[in-house]
Amino acid sequence: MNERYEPKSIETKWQDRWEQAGVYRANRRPQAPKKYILEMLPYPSGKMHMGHVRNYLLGDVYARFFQMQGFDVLHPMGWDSFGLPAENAAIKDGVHPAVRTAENIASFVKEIRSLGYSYDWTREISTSDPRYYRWNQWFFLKMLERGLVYRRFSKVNWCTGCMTVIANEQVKDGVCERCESQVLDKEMPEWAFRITRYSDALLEGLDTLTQWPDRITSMQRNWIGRSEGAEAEFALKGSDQKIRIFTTRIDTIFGCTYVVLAPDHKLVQRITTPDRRAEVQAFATRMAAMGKEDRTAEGATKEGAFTGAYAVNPFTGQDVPVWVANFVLADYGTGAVMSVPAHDQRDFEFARKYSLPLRPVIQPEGKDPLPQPLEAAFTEEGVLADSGAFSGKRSAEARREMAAWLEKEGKGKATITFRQRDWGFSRQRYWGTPIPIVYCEKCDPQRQGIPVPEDQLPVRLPEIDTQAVLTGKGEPPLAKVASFVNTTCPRCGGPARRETETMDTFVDSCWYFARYLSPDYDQAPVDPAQAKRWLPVDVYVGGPEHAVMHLLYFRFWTRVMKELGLSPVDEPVTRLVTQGIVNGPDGRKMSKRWGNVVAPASIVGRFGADTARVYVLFAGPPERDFDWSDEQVEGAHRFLKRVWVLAATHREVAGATHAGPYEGKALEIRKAAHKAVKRVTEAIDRLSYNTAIAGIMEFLNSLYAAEKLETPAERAAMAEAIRILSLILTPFAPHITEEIASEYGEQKLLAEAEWPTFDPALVVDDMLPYAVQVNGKLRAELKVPAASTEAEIRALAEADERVKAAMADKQLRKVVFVPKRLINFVVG
RNA sequence: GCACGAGUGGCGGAAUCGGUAUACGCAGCGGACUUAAAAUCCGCGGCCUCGCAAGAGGCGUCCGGGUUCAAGUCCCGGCUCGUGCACCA
Repeated sequence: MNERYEPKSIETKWQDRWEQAGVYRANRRPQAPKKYILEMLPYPSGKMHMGHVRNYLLGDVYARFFQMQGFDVLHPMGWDSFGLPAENAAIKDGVHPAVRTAENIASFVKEIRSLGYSYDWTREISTSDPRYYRWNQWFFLKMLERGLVYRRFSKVNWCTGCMTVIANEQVKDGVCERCESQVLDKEMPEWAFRITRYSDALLEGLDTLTQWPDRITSMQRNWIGRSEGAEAEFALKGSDQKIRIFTTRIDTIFGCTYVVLAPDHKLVQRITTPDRRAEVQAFATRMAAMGKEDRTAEGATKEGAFTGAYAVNPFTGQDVPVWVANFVLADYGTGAVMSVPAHDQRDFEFARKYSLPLRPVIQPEGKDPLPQPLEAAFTEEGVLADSGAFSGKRSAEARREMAAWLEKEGKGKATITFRQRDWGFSRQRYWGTPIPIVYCEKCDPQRQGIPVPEDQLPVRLPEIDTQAVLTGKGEPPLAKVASFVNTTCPRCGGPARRETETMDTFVDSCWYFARYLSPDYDQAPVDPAQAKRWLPVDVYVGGPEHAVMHLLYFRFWTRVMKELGLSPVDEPVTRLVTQGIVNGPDGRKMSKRWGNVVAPASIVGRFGADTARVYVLFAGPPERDFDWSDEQVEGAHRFLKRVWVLAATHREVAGATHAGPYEGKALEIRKAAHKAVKRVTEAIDRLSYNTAIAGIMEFLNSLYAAEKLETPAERAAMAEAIRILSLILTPFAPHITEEIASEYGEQKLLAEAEWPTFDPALVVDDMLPYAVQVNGKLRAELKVPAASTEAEIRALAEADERVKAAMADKQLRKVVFVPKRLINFVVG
């Protein structure tokens, strides 16, 4: 056996052997229980970065661990290959996105393989493959039938960088989540998924996701934004129109002194009186020009205009003026609010600015009444005052009764409002799934869209003259491709035009986890029998940045799949692991801009894949960010060298056996090995890979301490220890351990070997350390035989000089004895 | 503002159920090997005070309280950092 550890000469060899033997294919143990381990599929940019490496490692260790524990493991990989970067690159250099994507996948695969991940490559999928995206179109048609897809003409988020509409979830602080360009409001038709039909279900489902990080479930809860309240109608004076308002504080309605509409509310034009028209018009135009972000930013001054109209409070019958104001949003609730300046801070500020009246109707319970005049709104709950028949009731009770009253009078009702909006998924780009719709002027003059029949799927992306079509300007690229656009109407057979928009690529990632189960199945997106076998995903690993995008969308989709008989479960993933970021050595995000990028290939080239793996996993717990450290990489490499040298040094013990008994040094070696098995198994189980590796390091250190082996028992113990070391290190550093095992005469691949079990008798010590405390302070340490009784330990402890000194001239009040841990004398 | 997460040596981190705080690694220091260096191996290692030393005592997990024989861990209040949502009625 070579004295030196040379990863280069061994790693590719074992990668090839694993692949040839097909050891990572699923369905190899159909009788065994299953584990489905998945990492978020990557967008195939040309180069892999450390974030990818870490992401896939977190899943890989688990997959390998379960594989060795005898589970039937599914661990697939594929490509989220539609999307803007390839299209933008094409606009720049004229290379067709399909060509670019194929190149990128090829180089990404090479890198991914060099790290020795345990993927079942027979299930590889690519979302830009027509065999994949035809099922996006199939889902579209099924969802259209169910009313889950619809076409709407509305205000959309237009990203000025991506030149396309994007979803609410993709807008962050008024800019595009992907390219950070400004996002503008634009009125245009679009296709949308009625995800809001599932808002309640998605919210309730969060309670069942006990193995998801709180951070993610809480973000989703926030995003869905369920809010219980009531709607109430204010009749417009001198008109049969009504203003419907939404409020969570109907108990304050007797304090309503005016009503406010969003500047773009439909009623504004109709109700504004002629004398107010010019001002209201100017205000609305100015607000429309400002853009949503500036107009609604907190801290923006509240401003508005009086419409000249008056509305009637359904409870008091009083007239109140109707205003428009910047802080009311057209697309939340009903786009109209009742203003209660005494009990809402925004209304308070607005009323002060425009000298509108205040009317306090809630008094704090059991405290002094509110001061007159108010200096700020009193927004807490309390007891109703000056509220007709409801006076004297508490807020919560009043809300119930007032909502019931509204319903009885036909003037409103209790309702629930969600912050979440439907998911607009039309994109004005080329490199995505074509929407399977045609427009026929004869059959469909309203341009509602006629679905392409299922048997005509897929609607393929056409071949194009890349430079002529992908210009990054104007209308959707597909509109320029006459051979694509011009088609026949599926209803009348006459001339028709195809929809030229494509689907958001988040559609692709909504159900890919199901496609892996039967990637070639052609009757449906997934073979229901396979879905039953493999779903849900047991462990899903990815970045937390998808909390309210992908991770919300695919939960929605899974519910739809269940209704379509394709999924046995409501929730796609049992356990979610969100990995932290790998920053550069300077603590900043790795970026070309800072010149702090560490390329995975350079680490694999210098130290080997096993070092890269051990370093990344040892650097910290999975969820936490860490800064890259070259010194720590060398530490990881040093550890593997020590493993290698130990194995090489003791090569002659290979195959050594001993019938027993084991004692002295031989027994110590065996105990260290079995304790390591216990510790590492438990650590991997709870995903604490860094402490698992620490456990292996300690075990290795103890084997170094054993030095020269003299007896047959010692040699046999070392042979066992080195085999155990190889097995428990395999999920982390699979190449070096295969090489060591083969040098030691192992016939099978370790990748298929059984995970070791420990002998319970070997993990207990005969001597136990005890802490001796006096009043909770450590005064002495004892090593006592494990079988010692409390009385024996107490006697030993009391005999200790330091303990005696600490207890001198004090009264013993109590003795606390914790088996295997400590004895505490309480004195006073 | 609301929600969630985090704060432990010089650094990354460990402490699984309230039971000896700082495992393991990095950097550092000392020793062995070497003509020398690197590499490797062995050892030391929170802070303060006293002591030549062995050792002894005190303090110590962001801060302030509390519960407990015992708190990094539980409770209350606060600070700082990070993330998400945000004039959401």
